[in-house]
Amino acid sequence: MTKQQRPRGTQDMIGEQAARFDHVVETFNRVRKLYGFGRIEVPVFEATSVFARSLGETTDVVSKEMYSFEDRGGDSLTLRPEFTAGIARAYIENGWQQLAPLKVTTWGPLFRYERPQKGRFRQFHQLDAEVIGAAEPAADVEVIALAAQVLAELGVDDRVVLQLNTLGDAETRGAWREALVAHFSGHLDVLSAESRERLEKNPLRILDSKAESDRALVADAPRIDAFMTSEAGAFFEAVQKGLQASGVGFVRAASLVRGFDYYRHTAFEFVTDALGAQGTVIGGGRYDGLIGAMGGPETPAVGWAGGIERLAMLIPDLAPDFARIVVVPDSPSMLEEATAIAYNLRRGKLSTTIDIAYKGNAKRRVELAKKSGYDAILFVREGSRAKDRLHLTHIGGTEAASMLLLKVLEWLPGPYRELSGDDA
RNA sequence: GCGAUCGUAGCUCAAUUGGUUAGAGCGCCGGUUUGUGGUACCGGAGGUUGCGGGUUCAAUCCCCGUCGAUCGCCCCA
Repeated sequence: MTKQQRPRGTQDMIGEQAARFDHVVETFNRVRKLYGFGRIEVPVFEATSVFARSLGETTDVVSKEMYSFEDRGGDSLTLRPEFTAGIARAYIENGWQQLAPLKVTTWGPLFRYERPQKGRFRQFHQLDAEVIGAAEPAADVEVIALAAQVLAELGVDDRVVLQLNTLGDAETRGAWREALVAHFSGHLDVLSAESRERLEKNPLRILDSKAESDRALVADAPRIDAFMTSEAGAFFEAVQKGLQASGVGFVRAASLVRGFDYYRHTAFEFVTDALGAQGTVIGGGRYDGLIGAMGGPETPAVGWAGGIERLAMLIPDLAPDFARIVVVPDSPSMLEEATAIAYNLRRGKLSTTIDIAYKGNAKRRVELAKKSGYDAILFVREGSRAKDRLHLTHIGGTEAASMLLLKVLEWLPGPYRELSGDDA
C-alpha cells in the first residue's frame, strides 16, 4: 500500500501557518466592511467557456494552466483560476445591474496548473474586491484604498509599494500596442526568445521582461502617455488625485501591464521584494470591456485580487490577541465539575479549554499547560467546600493578567466566588 | 513545459574521502518525583535511508530512471 500524499502544489496547514492564513482573511473581512463592501459567493467551478472567453484564449492561464474536466453529463467545467470572470458571469445571469454600483468581496481557493515554488501553488487562495457598474475614477480610488488599508492593518505596508499605471481606453491601448509591436519588430535580433514569442501573443508583456538583453529596448520603447486620448488622460489624472486625497502613496510604473486581456485604464500592483520571484501581493485594475464582451450589458468595473498565502508569509509574527485558560480536573471524577466551570467561563467570552487527558501527575500537567501557551490554569481538586476545590494559578504579574483573574472570578458559578484571589 | 539543489524515525537534523549493529533532540508509550514563574528524572517502542534498477567485496554516500520537495525561468496573486 503506497502512502497517500497530497497533490503537487496543494498544502495542508496547521498551527502557526494556519493562524496566519486565518488572520489575513479575518483582517480583510473586518476592513472591507469599513468600506461598505458586501460579500458575494460564486461557484468554485464554472463552464469552461466562462474563463476561456474572458481571460483571452492565448493567455497562459487559459492555454495550459486550467483544471478542466468533463462531468458525467458531458459538460466541460473548469475549477476557477481567478474570481473576476465568475463574478461577471453571475452579474449578467442574475441581472444584478439593478444593484449597480455593486461593491462586493469574496475569498477562497483558486486553481492553476503551474509549477509550484515560493508563494505559488496549484491550489492557492485569494482575497478579491470588485466595484461593478461604476465608471468613475472614484471607484478605482475606492478599491485601491481598501487594498492599502488591508495591507496597513496587516502590518505589511512598509514592505510593499503600490505601482500604478494606466493602459488607457480601448483606443489608447490599441495605438500603444501597435507602436510597441513596431518598435520591437525593428529589433528582432536583440530581442530575447521569450519576448519574440510575446510579440505575437501579448506584446505589452515585453515591457516587464526580465531578460538583460531586452532592458535597453524596453527603456526606449514608446510610452503610453504619447498615445493617451484626452479622456483617458483625464481619467488617470483623477485616479491619482483621488489616491493623494486618500493618503495612499504610489509610484508611477510606466511598464506595468496586466496579464489578462480584459483590463483597461487603471492597472496596479502592490509589490514586495521579500517573496523571491513572486513580487506581487495584490494586483488589479479596471475591466470596463469584460461584462459587455461576455454578452452582458456594457458595464464598467474595477477590482483586485490578493494572494492570501503571499500575505500570510509577509505579515509579522502574530501576537496572541486573547488570554487562554485551561481547566484541569485532578481526576476523572472531577470532570463534570470542570465542564460546568468551563461552560460558565466561555459564556463570559473567556477562551477556555478543558484538559481531559489526565496525562502524568500534577507537575507534569502544569508543564504541559505552560508549554501550550495558556495564561492561566484552573485546577479542580477534591475537597468538601467549593472554594477549596478550585486553584487558579500561573498568571503573570501584568495588568492584563490581573484583569483576566477578575474576569475569571466574575464568571465562576456562585459557590466558588469566595475564592480569594489566586495563591500565585 | 525548462533548469538547479535536495529526499535518513511522526517532526527537525547527524552519520569522518563508499566500510561492521544508521545516531541525537523533540514528539509518542511506560514508570518515578503530590503540584508551577517556560531545564525534572529513569526506561521503551519506532528506519527495507522516497521508490526501482545499476556499479562495487561492500552503497545513506557513486551512476541512471521515477516520484516528491525546494528555489528559479515562463506566467502570475
